[in-house]
Amino acid sequence: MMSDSGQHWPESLGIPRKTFFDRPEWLPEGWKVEIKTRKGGWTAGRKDKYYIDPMTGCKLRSKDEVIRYLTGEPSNRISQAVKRRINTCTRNHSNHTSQPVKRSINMCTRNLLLSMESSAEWLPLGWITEIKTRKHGQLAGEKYKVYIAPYTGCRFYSKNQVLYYLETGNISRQSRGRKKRSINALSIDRPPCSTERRKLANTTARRCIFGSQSLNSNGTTPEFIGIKDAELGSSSLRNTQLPNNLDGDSINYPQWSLESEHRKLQEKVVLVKFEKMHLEDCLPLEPKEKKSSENGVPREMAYSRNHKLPENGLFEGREQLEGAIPLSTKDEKPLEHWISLESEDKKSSGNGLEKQESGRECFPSSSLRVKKAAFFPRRASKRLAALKAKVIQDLANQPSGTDPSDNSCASNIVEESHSDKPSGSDASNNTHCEKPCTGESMAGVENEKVFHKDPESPLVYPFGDSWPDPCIEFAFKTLTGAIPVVEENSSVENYFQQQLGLAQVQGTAVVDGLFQTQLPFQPTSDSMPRFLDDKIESDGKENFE
DNA sequence: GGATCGGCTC
DNA sequence: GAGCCGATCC
Repeated sequence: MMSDSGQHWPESLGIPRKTFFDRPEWLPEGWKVEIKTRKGGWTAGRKDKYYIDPMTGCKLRSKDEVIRYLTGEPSNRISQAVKRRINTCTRNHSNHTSQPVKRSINMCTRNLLLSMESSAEWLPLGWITEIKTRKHGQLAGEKYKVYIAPYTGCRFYSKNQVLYYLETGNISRQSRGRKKRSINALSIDRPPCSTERRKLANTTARRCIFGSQSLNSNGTTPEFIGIKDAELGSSSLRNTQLPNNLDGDSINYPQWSLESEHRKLQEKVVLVKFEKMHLEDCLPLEPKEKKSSENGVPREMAYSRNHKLPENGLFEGREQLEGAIPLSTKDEKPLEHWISLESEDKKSSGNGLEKQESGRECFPSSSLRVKKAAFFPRRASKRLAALKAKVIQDLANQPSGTDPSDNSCASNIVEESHSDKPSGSDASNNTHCEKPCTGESMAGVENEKVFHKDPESPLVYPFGDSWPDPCIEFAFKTLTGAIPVVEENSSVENYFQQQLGLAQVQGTAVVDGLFQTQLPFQPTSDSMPRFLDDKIESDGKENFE
């Protein structure tokens, strides 16, 4: 095909216009392609293609030569003749080219190389490459490539940065300085703020929920850069070049990003819910709550009470409400599994609580949270574990047979009967700190899911009857096995509806929409745990008294 | 140094 | 057949 632009080609070069053809895509603008037909010899009729630099008239015979010419790349492969030709052209090139033109040519060359490299075959599956165009500065117009890590959105601006990251798992100094804030890299620079922690939790949760990912043995999240096809379905994660975006930049999206659109929508619904749930996560304690600590109520209790939005277990339930994750009845991991994981956590981080600057004990630091949040049941049980540790400690410090009215023992822990060992009618008001509460005995409850308080009941719940939210109570007791996981939900639903009604009367914050869908656990009315019945009765009495 | 052709590789 | 490159001629 003849080039229309050929009419601007200088005839003074002595090359007939008709021999010029449209330049290929990879050829910098302004370059011409000449095709000559051989006239004689054994190869008469064959066509030779030449690439001509309009600046110098330099004629190069192949694409490789053009690139070498433009980049100045030395190569041992090329012959002396080619080197000589390129050098000659380069000299001419330099002699005839002003600095702005050279810059333009370099930019052109860079863009050429970028476009040639757009496939980025070296890039792991799932990564996104984005070719951006500088809009400002001396290099305006120059294209550059951004490599975006899957899940985290970490942005890298060179192949070396990506390779460094892939090899070491760390973000190079250069990347740190230039990358956009990405939720997974937060802990590198500084502890994440609360908002970022929420995002982090959301994201890691998403990964856990939708990616069926689990923790590595060392407690860290699986490396996202090594996404395998098998982990994300059968679709092949090839970087796919899509049409330019609004900015005129091109983006390589992995194919699965399109295929999982529906899943993303589903995620979004869940995330909105989860975001809402964590609005108060790790908020500073209110003064009155701090005061409660001074009054003998363990600080973490005050902290937990301060959490109006339930977290433990409830999120899992909400997730299930959304149908986003499998019911925990189908969960392959029993509660003991998570608790055992918690035990490992405590080994590495003391009692699981960390002093923050404010002095209040909160949950794991950012780096720890990053790891913990990656796995949902762990995150949910983290607080339980922390509570457990603290409560055990407090209880262990108490002598046997402490007066039930003694706040330092368990005033904040209102007795809750074990499901299979119902307590008396006054159970909700009495507290005991007998043998099960001693440090010696508590030290031996490694596998127990709940806290002892009642000599006859192995169960003591951190909130007693003063659960800040029925959801927490339900989740806690479900996780601890107090509520059997069964099929029907009517009883539990009724219970929650009653609780909800009570909470509204009492002005307790309630997460809306909680009962809009099916409950995660569905006990039959027959198997309704006794504590629920008792709870309904006692709470009903309390409420209407 | 540029033009042309031969021959190899894909 | 196209692309590339070495060799040779002018």
